[in-house]
Amino acid sequence: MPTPPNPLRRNEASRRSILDAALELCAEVGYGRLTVEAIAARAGVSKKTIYRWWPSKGAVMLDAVDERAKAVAAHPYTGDLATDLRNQLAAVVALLTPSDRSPVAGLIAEAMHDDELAHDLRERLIRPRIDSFDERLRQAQRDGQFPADADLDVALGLVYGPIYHRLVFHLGMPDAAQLDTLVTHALRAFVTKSGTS
Amino acid sequence: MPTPPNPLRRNEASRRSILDAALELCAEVGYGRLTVEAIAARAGVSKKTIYRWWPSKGAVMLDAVDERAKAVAAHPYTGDLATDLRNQLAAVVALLTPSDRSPVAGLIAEAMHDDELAHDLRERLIRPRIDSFDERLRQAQRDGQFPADADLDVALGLVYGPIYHRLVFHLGMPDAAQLDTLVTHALRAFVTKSGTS
Amino acid sequence: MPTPPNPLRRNEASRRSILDAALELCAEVGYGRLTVEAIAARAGVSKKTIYRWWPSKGAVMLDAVDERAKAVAAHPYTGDLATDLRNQLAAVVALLTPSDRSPVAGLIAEAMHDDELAHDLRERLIRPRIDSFDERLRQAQRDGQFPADADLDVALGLVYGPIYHRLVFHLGMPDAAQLDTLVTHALRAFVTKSGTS
Amino acid sequence: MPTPPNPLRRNEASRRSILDAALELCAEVGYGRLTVEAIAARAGVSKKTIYRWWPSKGAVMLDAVDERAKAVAAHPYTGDLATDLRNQLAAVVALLTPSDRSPVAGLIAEAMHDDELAHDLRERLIRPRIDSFDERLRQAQRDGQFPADADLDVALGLVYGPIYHRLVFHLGMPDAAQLDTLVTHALRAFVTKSGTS
DNA sequence: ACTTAAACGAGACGGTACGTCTTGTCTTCCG
DNA sequence: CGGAAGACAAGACGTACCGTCTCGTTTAAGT
Repeated sequence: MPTPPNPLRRNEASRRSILDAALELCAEVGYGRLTVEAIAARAGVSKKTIYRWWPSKGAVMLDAVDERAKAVAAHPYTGDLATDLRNQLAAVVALLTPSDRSPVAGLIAEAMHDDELAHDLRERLIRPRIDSFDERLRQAQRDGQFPADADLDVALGLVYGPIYHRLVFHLGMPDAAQLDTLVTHALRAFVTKSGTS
Repeated sequence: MPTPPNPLRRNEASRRSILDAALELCAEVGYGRLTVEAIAARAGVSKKTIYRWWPSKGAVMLDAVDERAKAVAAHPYTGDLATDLRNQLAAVVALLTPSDRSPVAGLIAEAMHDDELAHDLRERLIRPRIDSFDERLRQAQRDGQFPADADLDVALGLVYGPIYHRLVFHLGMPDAAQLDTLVTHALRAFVTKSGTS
Repeated sequence: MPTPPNPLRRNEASRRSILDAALELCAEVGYGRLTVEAIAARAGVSKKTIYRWWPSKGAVMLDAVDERAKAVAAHPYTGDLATDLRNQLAAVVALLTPSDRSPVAGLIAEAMHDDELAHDLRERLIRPRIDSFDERLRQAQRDGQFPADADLDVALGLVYGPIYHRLVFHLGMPDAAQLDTLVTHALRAFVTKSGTS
Repeated sequence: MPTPPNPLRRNEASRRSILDAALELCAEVGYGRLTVEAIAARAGVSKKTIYRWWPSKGAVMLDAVDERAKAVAAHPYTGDLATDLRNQLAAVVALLTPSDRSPVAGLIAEAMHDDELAHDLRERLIRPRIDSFDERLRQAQRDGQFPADADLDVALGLVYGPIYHRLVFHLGMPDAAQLDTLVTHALRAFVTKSGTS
């Protein structure tokens, strides 16, 4: 991503301790009070080293979060559309909980006035989840469980939108039952008069 | 809300020029680059005067935006539920456009790591719009156009959620046609097998 | 002194509580940390009332100190020049002790970059003491105990100068024995070869 | 003296421009109206850099004045005690002229309510002059020109005291003739009945 | 006693400077 | 020669006082 200097010479130990320090500090003081100075101090690294490889604290956090998120196992395929979507949604909700202290929530807030960060955040952290979502829905279309002519972007907004709505106004993340209700309603928005297809 | 000191002696001219300066500067440099220092300078006011009446730049902007938002006329009642909801939604979308430079988008981002601001933002700017939404839906329930047992919070999430989803990821605000699609789908989520009621 | 407004309507109670508050606060926090705000608050008086009657905190303190100083009894005439000078000097030393917290030391410091205050300080607080000194020396000249052609300004400098020298460099005020030595030496500076003239 | 951080990494160019700016500004507006803010601006330096190396504007001025004072050549030894003392005294008087605008006079005033500054001022600026004075007097004692049992502190007070007395009350610094009179009288205070020794 | 002009308390106001903080760049020294 | 250590310029932060300026409310002089 940023990495202008020769990535071959990069010191992996520094990179690790920076990402770890960033996550630790974010958990301790929250994304808003996090500073590059503090990350450097905690990581035992000079600020220069951070700025050499990342353009901002947001970029650091994005790398840190991305790495953790990748480590999480893929969602199983159960065959039931609502169940699978709910599982995907639950994973996103977990990323955003607790909404204060969550690095991802902090990144989202920062991305709102940082176009570049917004782009990176979308492409690296969000895109894979959107892709999973789209893929599962397309499978459902092939299986005749979902209207073939449905607009997947609209579906995405209906399923994930309420999560961000709640996040933005500190309304708390939904529990399992609420996720169920949410997915059920969202899918029903695509029901046709004559059945599910 | 904020106003700790004696509000009777407050200088209305100062208050006005502060709110105006805040909105002007936000439009010029964006919420993120806005500073209390600059607001004071532009308004011809001492910083102390700002801090006397507001705890942060967010609180200032909230007052400024709130005042403007109040000045906007109420939405007409057309009798058609989808049309009325779409009009309400369009008004909210207008508040968030353009998403950079929009004071409201800036407030939302800041509220994500400022509990007090989040509370004020919700209660003063968002609550009236939720109330309108709920009221219109209850009217629809009385008219038999909407299921009497529907959960209005879920409905709120389905209608407004997608807007915040788009806002958060810099996806651009929906145009009229997209709003139409959105409201149509959201309402259809509450259709029962045997009709609309 | 300052008093531009009608002195007849002046509120004596306010004046008293301002001067008292000034002395109290000076004793508590020292002249340097003393503020007009604090004096007004302590005295239960508005800042305007202070600025109506005095041009600066220095002027207030000068009034306060002057009033106290006037209340002190005059020095007795013993007939012995050295003894009388030492008594006068001891009174001045008392005014300057302790050198921090002493309002007079604070006034002296402030007077060093405030010409008007320096003038008032000299005329009201210092002049009477110089006059006593001069008067006593002239009496000694008439009595033949001091050379008739001696320059009294030089004598003043020799007697009082060392006090200010010590004050300025935080060297502590002299005790009785040191005062004695001081006066003895200073007077001896005017001894002629052939005796005391 | 002050210098808490690692002095090895200190930027000499910054140090120089700060001290120069301080002296310039003091000459222009006077010590009382001098601000750290203005020094930083004039020196093209951030305020942080000043506060990193000095605790107050007084400490900055002391360094600036000290450096200049060191550059002045030592006083010649003429063999005549009165002449040598008068020369030393004249150098001090020059430091304090003009009494407004003089950085040293400002430092003295500030030192009166700042113990730490008073200490540094005494040790760095005053002490060398006291040492010269004492040394010259001890030489005179060895030469039999000054009583062997005289108290040098008392002598110091008699010679230098009148200078501070005049400084404090805005009486103007003495000219050459007055310095002569002053030293003559001060030395005569140590004359014994039977001669100069 | 009645009026009326002032002095008063309270405290908001425009300013100025404070001393601290963080950012992102630049420099120095050590291994 | 790379990196930690950290100094640096820039500039906003939120606070403290300054001295000025309304506000109503006493309060005491001169009717």
